[in-house]
Amino acid sequence: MPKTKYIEIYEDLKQKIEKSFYEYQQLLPSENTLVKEYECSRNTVRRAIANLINDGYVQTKHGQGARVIYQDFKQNEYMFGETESFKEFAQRNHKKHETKVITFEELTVDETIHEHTRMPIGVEVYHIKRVRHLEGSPVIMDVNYFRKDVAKGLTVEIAEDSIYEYLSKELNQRAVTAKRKMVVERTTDMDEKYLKLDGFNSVVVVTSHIFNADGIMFEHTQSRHTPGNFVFFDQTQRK
Amino acid sequence: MPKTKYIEIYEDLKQKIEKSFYEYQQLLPSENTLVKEYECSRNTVRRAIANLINDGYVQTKHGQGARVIYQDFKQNEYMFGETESFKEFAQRNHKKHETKVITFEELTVDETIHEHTRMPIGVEVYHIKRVRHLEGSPVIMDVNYFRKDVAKGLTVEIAEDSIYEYLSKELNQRAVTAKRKMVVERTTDMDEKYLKLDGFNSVVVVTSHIFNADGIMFEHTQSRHTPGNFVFFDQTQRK
DNA sequence: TGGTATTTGTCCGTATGTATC
DNA sequence: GGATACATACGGACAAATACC
Repeated sequence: MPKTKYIEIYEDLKQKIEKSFYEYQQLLPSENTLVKEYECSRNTVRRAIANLINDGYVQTKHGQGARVIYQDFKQNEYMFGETESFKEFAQRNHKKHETKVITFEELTVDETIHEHTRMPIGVEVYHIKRVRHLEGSPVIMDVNYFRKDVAKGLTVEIAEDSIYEYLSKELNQRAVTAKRKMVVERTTDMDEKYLKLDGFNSVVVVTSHIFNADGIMFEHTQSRHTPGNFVFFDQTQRK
Repeated sequence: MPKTKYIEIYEDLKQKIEKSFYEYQQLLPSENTLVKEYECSRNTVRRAIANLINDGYVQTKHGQGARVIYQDFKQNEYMFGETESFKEFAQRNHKKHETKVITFEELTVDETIHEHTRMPIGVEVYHIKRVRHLEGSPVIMDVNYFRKDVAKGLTVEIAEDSIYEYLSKELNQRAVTAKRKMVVERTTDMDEKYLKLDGFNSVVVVTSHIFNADGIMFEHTQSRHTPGNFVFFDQTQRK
């Protein structure tokens, strides 16, 4: 199953940068050179490079070229830069993980919940509270609202394993856009009760609004992280 | 000074979405319709839409169209989502602001500093520590390293006002790419001494690597924020 | 159910402008 | 000034997913 051309080129260049075939501060070959190398149009090369820019791998300058600005940041083993489920993260890092369900109930969105989640009033949702354990320590508390019409058939068992795995494998539902907001808040009694705070009197609160391919906001989640193992990366390009 | 066509279209569509001319959950007109409306090629329309996707304003689906997923999030007046200088931020929000310089020295990068900042050994830098005050409260401690060959002629006076203003106006230097990492750490004695922590025993530490148009990493900054007024937004699209 | 039109996604080629070397 | 290189814009062709009748 061949991917698209520009993705192939993008991944090839990306790998060559990661392996220092193209080194930090070096210019990539010119677009016209790459056109010959990959036997494609200039547009296609430019799409590939646009993706590298977006990833913070290169930076272009008019009339000069695309310069590598990627540095190997000893891929931090901790959470979390992108959209990755807790289970995936834990498995990728070979960490013991466990999820305990605190609350599992079905509700109808009322004025209060609407205010808080922006889900339309009257919609039926699953309301789930879970505590995530890593290497035996409770480090995250998740409070989810899932639209029942999109995330049909959730159960406590699924919530203990991986809701995302269920959604993608069973229901063919995927997160397409995730909007997130991060703040640091004082711990609550709930935090104190359920999380291993290691002396911190604050938690990192990540509020997410997640949209599926149909543009429906089917999930609202508040994740409360213990400060110790929370890492966030981002990169921005200004034009 | 006319901007480029696709930026004009992008900004026009963006504004129409913000003003609910195109409403939440509604489909934009088809690309071919927009081609007629803006009298341009389809590629140009597609570039404009690609930018809207990147901003989390719309989401496209093959064969269907571009659906508006923008919701007005009562633009939080607090810090910080994008690359904006402290002075700009304070002025935009009509807040009283002040910057006090704690340390201002010139150094040569040695092994230790290199390890910490990734700046090349032997390069001369300004090393600056500053405390930022908002409405009279000390809320951020910045520790900067600026390459002297790029940020020529810095002074304490400039550091008390705005280094970025100086760089852009006097030296015509701009931040093109910013890579950032965020963690939450225990407060240090320095934090306790200089910041108004309001009972928090943690600070948000943002480490930034900033590149200019020539691809040179000319600034390394560690910003230590009091938790109370720290907000961060982001959005990601998955394909 | 099935066929057709619509709409987005990919790719190509060409031309022109502008910044850099 | 000339050569090189990226940036913008146009146009056309076809594929693939969706919507409509």
